[in-house]
Amino acid sequence: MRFSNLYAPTLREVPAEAEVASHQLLLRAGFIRKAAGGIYSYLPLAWRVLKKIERIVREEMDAKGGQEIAMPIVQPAEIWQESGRWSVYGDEMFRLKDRHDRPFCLGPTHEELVTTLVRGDVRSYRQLPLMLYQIQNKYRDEIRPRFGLMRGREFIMKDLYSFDRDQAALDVSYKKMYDAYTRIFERCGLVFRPVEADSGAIGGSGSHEFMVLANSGEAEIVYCESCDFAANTEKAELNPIEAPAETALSLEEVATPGCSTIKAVCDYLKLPVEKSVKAVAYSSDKGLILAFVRGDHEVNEIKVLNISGAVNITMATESELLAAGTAPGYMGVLPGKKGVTVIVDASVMNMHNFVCGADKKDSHYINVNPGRDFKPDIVTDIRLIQEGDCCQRCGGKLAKARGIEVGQVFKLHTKYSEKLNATFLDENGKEQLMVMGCYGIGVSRTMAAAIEQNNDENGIIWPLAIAPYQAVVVPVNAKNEEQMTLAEKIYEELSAAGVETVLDDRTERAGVKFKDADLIGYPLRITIGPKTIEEGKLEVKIRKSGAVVFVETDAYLQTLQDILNKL
RNA sequence: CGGGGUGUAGCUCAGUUUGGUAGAGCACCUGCCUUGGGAGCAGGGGGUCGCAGGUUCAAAUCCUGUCGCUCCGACCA
Repeated sequence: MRFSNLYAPTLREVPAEAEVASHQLLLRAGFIRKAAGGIYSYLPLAWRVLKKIERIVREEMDAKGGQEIAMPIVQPAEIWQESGRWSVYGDEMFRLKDRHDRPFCLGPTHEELVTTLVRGDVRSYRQLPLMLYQIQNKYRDEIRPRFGLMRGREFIMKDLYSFDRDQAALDVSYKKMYDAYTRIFERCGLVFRPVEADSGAIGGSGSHEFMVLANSGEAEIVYCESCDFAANTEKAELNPIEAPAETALSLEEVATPGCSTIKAVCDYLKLPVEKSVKAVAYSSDKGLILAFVRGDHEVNEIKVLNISGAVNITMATESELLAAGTAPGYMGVLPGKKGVTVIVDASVMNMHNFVCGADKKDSHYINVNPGRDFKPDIVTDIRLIQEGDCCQRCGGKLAKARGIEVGQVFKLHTKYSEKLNATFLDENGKEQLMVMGCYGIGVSRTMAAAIEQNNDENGIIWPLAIAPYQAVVVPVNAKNEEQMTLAEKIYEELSAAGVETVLDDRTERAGVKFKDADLIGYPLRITIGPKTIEEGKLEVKIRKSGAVVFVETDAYLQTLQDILNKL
């Protein structure tokens, strides 16, 4: 491709709307343009990158027995009503109606569609296992689209669905996909980590997220420095903290005027924060929920949501708390409240003689002891993991990192096959529910994540496997016939040898072309100027390391191939 | 949804306080010159100042409404 023909409008200045590196660079380097909030056009360079990622994905999916299909983006409401998600999905679903006023949506995901597809055609255990996938645009009307391609409302996703005869077979399919995902992100040249994850709104149990490590990532993960444990902080399970035995003192109510925060109470009573218990109140479709953790701990809302069995939880309002017989800022764990589910973190049950609210303003209890003074409805792990916590698997030190979620694998079990009645007959002629899994990769997000992880002040540094082109040939002066002739020759030969190359034939000054080459991020830049011609050498600059090597013009092809192979 | 910011040329922005003929830099077109890290000179094209009302002799500027974009928040009482 000749740059003079390439539709890659680069920008000198950073567009005001872009905040993160990938968004800024995709705009500046002429990869994408915005059509509306969270909705973008992909220009030729971006499209080439996406096609390369897709190709890697296809190869790995096919290698595991996946079969590519294409399901419609426009989906009828009925199947969503059948699964019960038409109402649950909420405002995030793009909804539309046809001319007869029949409701449809733009697919945010395809569990319903694929399940209804398969239930019509698969009747026998002989037809299982089955793995179907597609790569297409998905639509989610995000509350707040941001960071360019990182959180868009329209994005490219690979979604595969597995259908198995039983749990053991699902485990096999799940493992295949887990391995395929690992290979895919490795091949894309990304530094990533699979982590244990919450299965969220899609439902089911058993899930891993594939996180590309980058400081700009929206997700927080913890990983063990000693073993291979890693988890999303939303998910990370924790062992209860033990506390040394103490003699139980007698329960006492004390006045704590104006002490509506844990810090205020502990300062006022001159107690360490570890001797206090605080509450977070949620209102839900299952009523009011009070979640108690040690004063210096934090509540993991996701865990509370999962344990409560509620569909949705939000922070409770002051009036709800007053109506239930407690007081904001002074909520306590002792009985006496109406219509409230009390969930207590397991670590709290090991504490002795602690302080907590007395369910009325300006008052706390001291010397509270579990068992003697209260009995919670639920005791379990609801803490949010924090730095300094120990690995629950090996006891090692945990560290935190930020990541971009580029893929997630789920075991759905029979959640959808049950709702949508997808069954088959086993060897005994007995009807069984299909056991499902689903596996997604954000293809467009993977492109953005690759940039987040690979850039410098000059631009993008593409990993070779997903670079839009592998090399650019830059004649310093395109009006110099000798330089142009050699540049054309190198360009032709490289292209013939299968090296995807751009010839920057613009009559721009060298500086402009160098800046654009860095910005666009070709792994290799081959410069042809008066000095190199005189010496009979090519100047090859490696984008990633910045290293410059001179290669004899006579036999340069093999050397370039070697350099590329080592990248 | 709540709170901030912002909307003027393709991009980055000034001009708005104090109403009086639409601006700069970059980009683009023509010519000259230049060619190893975003050169220089000369000439030129391009904007119903987000949109709709209103006030005024006169509105980018003041008032009302509306739409878009963007950031923070929607979590620990």
